[in-house]
Amino acid sequence: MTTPSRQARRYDPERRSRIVDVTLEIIAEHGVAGTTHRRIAAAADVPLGSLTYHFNGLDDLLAQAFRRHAERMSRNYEAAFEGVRTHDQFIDAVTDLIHSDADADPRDWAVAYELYLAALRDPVLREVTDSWMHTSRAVLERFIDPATARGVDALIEGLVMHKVLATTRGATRAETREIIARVAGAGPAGEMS
Amino acid sequence: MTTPSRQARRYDPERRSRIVDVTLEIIAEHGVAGTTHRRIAAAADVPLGSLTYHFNGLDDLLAQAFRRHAERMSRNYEAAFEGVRTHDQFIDAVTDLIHSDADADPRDWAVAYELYLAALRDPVLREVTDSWMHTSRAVLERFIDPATARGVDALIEGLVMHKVLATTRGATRAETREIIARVAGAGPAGEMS
Amino acid sequence: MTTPSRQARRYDPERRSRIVDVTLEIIAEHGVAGTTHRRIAAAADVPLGSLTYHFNGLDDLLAQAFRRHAERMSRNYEAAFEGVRTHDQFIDAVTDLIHSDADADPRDWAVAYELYLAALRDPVLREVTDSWMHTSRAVLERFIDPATARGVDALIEGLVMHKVLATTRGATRAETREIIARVAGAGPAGEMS
Amino acid sequence: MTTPSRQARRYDPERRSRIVDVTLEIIAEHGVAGTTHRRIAAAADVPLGSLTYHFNGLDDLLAQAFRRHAERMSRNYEAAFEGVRTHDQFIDAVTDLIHSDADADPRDWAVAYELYLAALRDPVLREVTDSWMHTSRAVLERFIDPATARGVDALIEGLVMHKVLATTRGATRAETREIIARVAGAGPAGEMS
DNA sequence: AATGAATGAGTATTCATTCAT
DNA sequence: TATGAATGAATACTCATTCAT
Repeated sequence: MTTPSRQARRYDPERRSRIVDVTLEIIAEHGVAGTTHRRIAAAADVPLGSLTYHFNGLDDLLAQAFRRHAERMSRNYEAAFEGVRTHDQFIDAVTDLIHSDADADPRDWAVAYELYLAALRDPVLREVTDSWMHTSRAVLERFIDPATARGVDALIEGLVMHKVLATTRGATRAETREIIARVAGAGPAGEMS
Repeated sequence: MTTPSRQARRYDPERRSRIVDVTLEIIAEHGVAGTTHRRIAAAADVPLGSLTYHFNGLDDLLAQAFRRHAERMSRNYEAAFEGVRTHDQFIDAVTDLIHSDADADPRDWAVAYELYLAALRDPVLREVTDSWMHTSRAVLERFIDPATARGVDALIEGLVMHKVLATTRGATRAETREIIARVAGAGPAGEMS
Repeated sequence: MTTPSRQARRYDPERRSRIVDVTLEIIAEHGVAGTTHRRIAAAADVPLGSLTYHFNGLDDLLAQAFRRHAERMSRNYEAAFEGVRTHDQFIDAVTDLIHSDADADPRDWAVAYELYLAALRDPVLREVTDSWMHTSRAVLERFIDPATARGVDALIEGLVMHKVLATTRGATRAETREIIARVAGAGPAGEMS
Repeated sequence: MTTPSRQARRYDPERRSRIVDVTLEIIAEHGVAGTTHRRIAAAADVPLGSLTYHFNGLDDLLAQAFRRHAERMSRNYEAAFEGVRTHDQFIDAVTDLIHSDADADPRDWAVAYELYLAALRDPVLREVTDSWMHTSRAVLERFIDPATARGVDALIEGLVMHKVLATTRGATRAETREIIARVAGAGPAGEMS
């Protein structure tokens, strides 16, 4: 006696959250500029009015989506360095970060660049990027000194950006590792905390 | 005693070129997403119809603007390394590139990031970024080996991006120089060609 | 004591349908080429955005309008032959169809010709004309054989077109009847089903 | 020493006439609604300003094109009945007119329908259609009485229109001939002038 | 609480025509 | 005489947001 695809949604406690996720997908596919209420509503299979009901306009929705994205990126970053003990392992972890071929990866980085650019003009998003940069820096500083961390962080950023943009074959894993190793330096003699 | 803003316009041979320049300014200020015919026309003090008369739509205009921007960036890049003879001078030149405080600089880099992002979704712009990356790489390879050049290029990209985005004080010139020096290596013993 | 033209509009369940009707009026008056969103919106006393909200662009709206028109024409056609029993009555019915002086009539035919022309270049509209022609043919075939029906159909088309276009006095009713009678033939001896 | 494709056109006495012909081609291909200065200029390989130099705006150009078209149609009509002596030959000639499969034919009729429709709203074009109808009527009246001529004329119009529009197989030549013969009647007993 | 119809400001683009050269 | 750069009004269409239901 139920009409599933119409009635069932009436109680949909995850809707808000799902909309945020769908928004990230739309940003990845169409960019911020191509992210519209209509597209999100269609992709989330949600009525148009639902978006302005749950969110304070598109900017709010974008901000929440970017915030969630930054949190995920941070968790990934943390995870990438989990279990790292030696300086060599650290170099490997950084190299993996760049050469990971997880499928979702280029999409994720594309969203990150969308965020960077949007943050240039929106102070609210600036908080998100600040927080994200703080996190990544903090993670790196568990292994290297702050100044070096800044360099490694920038290097990661630049290498990934070139990788995402590259039409031609990029650097090999070994080449990437060598460059990272140079910036990261010889590392402390013994074990790392 | 001329009538500048109305009559004189009828003969305006530089208009096409001026429109391209104005477009770059608009991109810098409002981003690609905020770059509209109307805004460009207003900023260039030109009627709306003039834009589609001279250009094949907004995409064409954007592409031409980005192309011009990339050419300018390339010339700047070249100029930055003019007269560089020693490895130390090379490191200094790279450091200058990042720490230059020319006023137009942050705007120029913002435009570059807009270009990168737009290129992710537009093959035409991809040619522009490809060509720009090829140039910068070639310049660096006059001083360091290709693999290292790739690293230095990425490092520049990442450092500048962080500098443009940073809300807090960034690295000092000395810190930046140190990082670059590590990636660039010790350099050849003697003079460079 | 209601505020008709501003507040009451917010609830307007017939709007979609009214827009289609208004579109037909605009086509009749200005032709397809002169049928613009603005004119339709003004005539229907509806905001511009309402048109693209309810219809998938102007083409969609035109197609729906033409479809409705064809359905009406079909019903008229059917009605014109209702109660026809003898071959003579049939001839009379056809003659009436052409010489009817209902006020809306020339407008209706003008719309039909607009449809024909538009169908020459648009396959979607082609379906509408196909269906309309099928209907009119089927009605005629209730009284005459298929080949003759084709002739009578064409004759009606041509006579009406000339009538609509004529600046000078056209044929008299009697003349028209005579011509139709010739094409339709003597007809069966007895009553018709 | 000549620069053919640029300089040679400087003296181009046929240009005016060529523009009119090209306009007819554009009408055939894109309809009156799609006939623009720009398209005509491009197709005629003529500068844009040349059109408003030679013609009093687009309406004037369209009118001249339609006038030329009507004249050609008239000449064709005349030619189709040249040498017709007997009533049977007359019927054949009419049938040929409809079933001719000259390649340019559907285009020509499409232009004719464009003209009809445009004439509904433009008195200037009305003169052109009037004159054309007068001519065709006059030609037919050389063989049949005026009332019959009106019928045959309308029948031709209707049959051709259906043929041009038809997506399905139309009538065979024999069927068409039979219908025409009925309208045209038995014809006079002896030879025709 | 939730929706979808409604709106008006804004978008890119086309185009007949004008006019300085 | 002939042109092509220039213009501004008009076009279709998109979209964030509002609001009656």
